[in-house]
Amino acid sequence: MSAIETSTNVPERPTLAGLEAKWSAVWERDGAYRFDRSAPRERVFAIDTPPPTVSGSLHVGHVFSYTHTDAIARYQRMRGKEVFYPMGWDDNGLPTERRVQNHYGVRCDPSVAYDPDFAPPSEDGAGSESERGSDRPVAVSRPNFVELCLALTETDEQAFEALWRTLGLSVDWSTTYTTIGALAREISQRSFLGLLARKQAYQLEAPTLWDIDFQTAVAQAELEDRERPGAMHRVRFSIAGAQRDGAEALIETTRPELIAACVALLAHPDDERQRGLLGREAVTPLFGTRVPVLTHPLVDPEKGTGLVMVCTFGDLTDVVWWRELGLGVRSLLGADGRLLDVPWGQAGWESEDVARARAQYGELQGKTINQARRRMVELLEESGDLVGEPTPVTRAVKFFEKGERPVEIVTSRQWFIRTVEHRDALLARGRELDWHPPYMRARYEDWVNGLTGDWCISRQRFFGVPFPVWYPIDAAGTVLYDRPILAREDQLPVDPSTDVPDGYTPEQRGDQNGFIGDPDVMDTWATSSLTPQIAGRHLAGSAGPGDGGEGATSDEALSGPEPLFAKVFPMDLRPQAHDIIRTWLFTTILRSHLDHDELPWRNAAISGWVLDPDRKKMSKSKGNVVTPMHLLEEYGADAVRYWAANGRPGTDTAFDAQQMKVGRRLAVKLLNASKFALADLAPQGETLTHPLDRAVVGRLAAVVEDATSSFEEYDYARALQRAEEFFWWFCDYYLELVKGRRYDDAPQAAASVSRALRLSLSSFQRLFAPFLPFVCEEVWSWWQDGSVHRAPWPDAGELWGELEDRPGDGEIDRGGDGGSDGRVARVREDTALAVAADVLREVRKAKSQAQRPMRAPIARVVVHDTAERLSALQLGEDDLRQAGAIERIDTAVAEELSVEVELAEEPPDRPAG
RNA sequence: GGGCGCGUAGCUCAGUGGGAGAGCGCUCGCUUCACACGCGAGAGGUCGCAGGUUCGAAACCCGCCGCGCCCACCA
Repeated sequence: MSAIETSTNVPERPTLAGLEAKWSAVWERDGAYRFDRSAPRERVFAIDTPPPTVSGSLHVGHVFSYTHTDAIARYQRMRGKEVFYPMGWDDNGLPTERRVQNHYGVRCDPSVAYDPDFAPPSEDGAGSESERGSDRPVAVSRPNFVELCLALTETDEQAFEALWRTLGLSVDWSTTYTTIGALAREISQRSFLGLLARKQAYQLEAPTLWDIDFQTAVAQAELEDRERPGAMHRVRFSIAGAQRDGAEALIETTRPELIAACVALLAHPDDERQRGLLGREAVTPLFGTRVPVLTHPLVDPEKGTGLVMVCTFGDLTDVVWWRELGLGVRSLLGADGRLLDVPWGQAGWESEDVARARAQYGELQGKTINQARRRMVELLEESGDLVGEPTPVTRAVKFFEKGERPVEIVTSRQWFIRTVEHRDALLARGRELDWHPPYMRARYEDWVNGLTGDWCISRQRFFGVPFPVWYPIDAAGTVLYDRPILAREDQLPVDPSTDVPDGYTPEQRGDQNGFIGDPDVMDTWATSSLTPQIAGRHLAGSAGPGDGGEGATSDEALSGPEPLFAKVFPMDLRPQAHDIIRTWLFTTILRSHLDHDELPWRNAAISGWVLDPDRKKMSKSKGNVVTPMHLLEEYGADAVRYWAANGRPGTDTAFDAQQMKVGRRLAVKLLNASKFALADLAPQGETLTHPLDRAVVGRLAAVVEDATSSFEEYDYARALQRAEEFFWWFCDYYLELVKGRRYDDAPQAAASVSRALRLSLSSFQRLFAPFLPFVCEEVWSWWQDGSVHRAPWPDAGELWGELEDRPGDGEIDRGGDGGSDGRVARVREDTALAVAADVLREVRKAKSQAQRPMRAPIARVVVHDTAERLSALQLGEDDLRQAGAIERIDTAVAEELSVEVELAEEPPDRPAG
């Protein structure tokens, strides 16, 4: 018949060994996953892949979640979608910066000029003999520093790509991007300038979250709580002019070192106990500074004494009170976390006893926060202003997630993007988005509802996207921050520490009547929040001549009639883990909302975490570190993917090597079942004539339907489980039942089996293709042309169609069906398959209990069952007889199934040996 | 303090109104002509606790307990 039947090429001994290398080479050669930009928009399925951080190594958690995305990508591709599946590398940010500093022995200094011939002092961090004497890192310009970062991250990126290819991610490797590359810098800077023009970005000198070790501003989204021991101190403030009534104020604080920065005491407006103090002035202990006693509804009268000290700034609540009550500023904390010198007696630092204030403060000045706190407690004890003993407390303290000491609040000039005023719109965007699983939306809403201020995007760091901004310097040498000079769009990307603004010469940098570049870089999320635009190459209308930096990609996007961006944006899917909903997911929605007034994608698939089998952190203490590459080598990519794909969307999953073995078994089973089904396959018939063949195809159609609807809901795990469950049943029962008939002399009987086997095998190979891409490609190649990953996803409708043609030769006893209702006949056929399988199991049980081999002959079985089921069994009796080696089958009507089995006489003992 | 999720066999987990399931592990058996990287069979559970709705609850409702996570103005 067709060419397919003669061209099967089944190996003698199928094996999983080497499939990864074999097929990834073929996929690369054939461009199997290359995105076809000529596809119409409706056919495109675009994925906003999470760019992994390249300054570490990939771990099992990455393998886990990226496999989920790949399964969806492969499914959509088989559904006929043109899948846009790029890969990004997140090399922008602090982790890389730190590594480069250590690796090359350099530090970045934006005031240093770019040196095109720069060579790093050290390749391995140790430095040469002569340089080792001085451990001072070499100061290099920002562009030079960025070059070193790029050089160092490149080898990581190659290793990452190799791992992803081994894992079988169907990424289009011609569309990779980096978050520090020229493309990302250009897009990031352009978006920033647009926000600035539309007043959605602004610069402000304001209290800012600050990490005293990194000495940079950080954002609310980068904070985390850590439990830390502390102590509650009850402190006495005197009241100005209280000689008459002896009034005093008692406050409780965990931060006595900030008393000099106190600007007010607050009570709740309804708190009767404090009524007498309202409108009067309290006087700080030791320093003698007068501060007003005011009210604010946020004060909790139940806490402490009901009276609270406001400092500039002890925590975020202080900022709220300070802002809402219009209080003054007394800043005493430096950028390095030490107490500053402050001008006692001058404006803002008034004191009733300047000399005493100066002396007391002198004990604290220059100390770190902890040192100052200890000394302050001693001073308060000495002066008698500490009431009672400090009480130990454990409280949650805010830390920068990468930091080692609590964040402080320091006043500084920073860039912000407006978020708070868009709160309602952002909540609406969250409802517009399809979340998988849906309950993950709650985390987004919690976050948006909890926003306390606009997004601070400037960082006092070096390895990031610079602000495309300079500032003029006036004749007096003052930097005019309120008159920024903006880069032209066609200049982008710019580095203001090296590039020169229009109208100036390089020599004017830093001079009077000259200019200076903005020294800061953007928060890494300020660029990562644009991954849809970066991956989609959302550049301006005309090509920027200066942009040659993004690898081998030529900017077809700019010249083509239809830019890539129009084809892929808004994207279809954002896959990511739940821990970065408040950062990556939130900021991407924000930027898309502000720049495009729409969602960046239609669906968000949120994955869980990988946990150790004992529910603890993945540990290296068990001797051998489990790296992803080791897993892939030991179990095979398909097996590792199988484990990953069993983790349901959003659910944390235990790391379980046992599951990988199970996955490997499934892959091996696919090899062997395919080999069996294809070996000596008889010509197939035009229709399925045998009832059991029809029944199995009917069940298959139901499974295909189930898997398809699961995938449509992004529930890849369910799709896999349904296909897998049925596949094992198919192998254990159906294949055994038809084993004899496929070699039957009656051509029609064999032709029907042959057709059913083709339909089933083809369906199984495609159903598993998103999960086990290597073995499925292998078995597909034995008898089909082209890649299984470009083959159409199985169609339940087609399979149902196979059951519509009724066999016309009377082979099937239609009984009372009247032939008019195919559904009744199908139910009976399905029952036949069910009963045949049930009886086969009973027969196996009897043989197993008699400790006889499965091929041991059965003299007779008596099947007790309902009349309906016994009638249906007739349709499959011949197959059952062969599969069970049964000589005679009798039946008896009963309420439920039971089977009597008479084994044939045991053959005479063979001679030993 | 608020919210989300979870609690089912030794382990990992499916199951959401009507027979308590799968895989692994364990026990026993079988060299069966696709597969010993295999095949067959078996043992094993008061479905966290308590109440309610219902003819019927592992599932739906209320409360409680435990675990995990998110958020919070944590003085």
